[in-house]
Amino acid sequence: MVSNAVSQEFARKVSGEDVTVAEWSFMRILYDLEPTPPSILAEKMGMTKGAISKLGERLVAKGLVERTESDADKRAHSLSLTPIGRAKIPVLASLADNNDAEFFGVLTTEEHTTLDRILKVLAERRELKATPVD
Amino acid sequence: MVSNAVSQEFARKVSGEDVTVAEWSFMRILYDLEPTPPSILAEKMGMTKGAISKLGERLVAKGLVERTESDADKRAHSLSLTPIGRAKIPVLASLADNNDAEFFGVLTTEEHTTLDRILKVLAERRELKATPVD
DNA sequence: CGCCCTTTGTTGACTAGGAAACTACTCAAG
DNA sequence: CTTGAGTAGTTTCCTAGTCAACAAAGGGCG
Repeated sequence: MVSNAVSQEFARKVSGEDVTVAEWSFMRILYDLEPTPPSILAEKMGMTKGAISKLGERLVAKGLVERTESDADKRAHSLSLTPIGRAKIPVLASLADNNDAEFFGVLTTEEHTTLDRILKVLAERRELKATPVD
Repeated sequence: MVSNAVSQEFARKVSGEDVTVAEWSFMRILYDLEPTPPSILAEKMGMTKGAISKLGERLVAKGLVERTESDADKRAHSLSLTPIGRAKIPVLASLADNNDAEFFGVLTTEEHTTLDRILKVLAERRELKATPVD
């Protein structure tokens, strides 16, 4: 319930910037790891390569991401943010931060810290890796 | 990440019973609140009435849910579990319990309790109501 | 009563993602 | 070299949602 609510509220907020949560997640990964091939994105986002293929295409169409063919391997390419895409990162990041702040603001500092710690422990012990998409 | 992982793992488990997470959620609500009109289901599940209409139809087709037309209001009807549907509840519930136990088993009892408490506080203070569907 | 506004549920067009078949390419072994 | 196994992405078909238009029924009010 909590996770869905946070995510839905965030989706509502970013839709004002004409971006979906999956698109944000995609761009956020590129921001740290640019340029990167679709296969890595798929792994990091816990999505299939088919989905990434389409998602990437949508972002290229929006002019937020660009595609560079690989010289060494003619099957492959890599993806990076365009200047426009890159410029959107801080805006979207602040929406994400506000969303979290608003959502978890009803907790005391101590509760907030504890929640954070336990979830991190869980993720670590279960070796979770995928960035959420919805 | 944690929420997605729990949910995906549960989806995998219930798919062995030919049931989706949304269907389980639907049936679980009916189990407590039977018979009930689609509108209430939609609200409780945080889904649109359109989605509930289709989801209900699938469950009726599977013979897990049955539909009773209302006498008083000829637009309305209500939904309940069939005996077969009802019989599936304990099976699915134990899958859900096992899933949780397995997932949160890496936590100490104290961590588990604390996590539970904080999430409940969050849900309560934010007045969340929708049962998660994915 | 008759009219209009609201409410219940259904439907159709659309979207996003998964699964698996497919294309094009790479690379190592013979 | 050639060939065959494996790999990178794409595409097609399918499922399960949303959204908005809709039909049918209810209900208040003149």
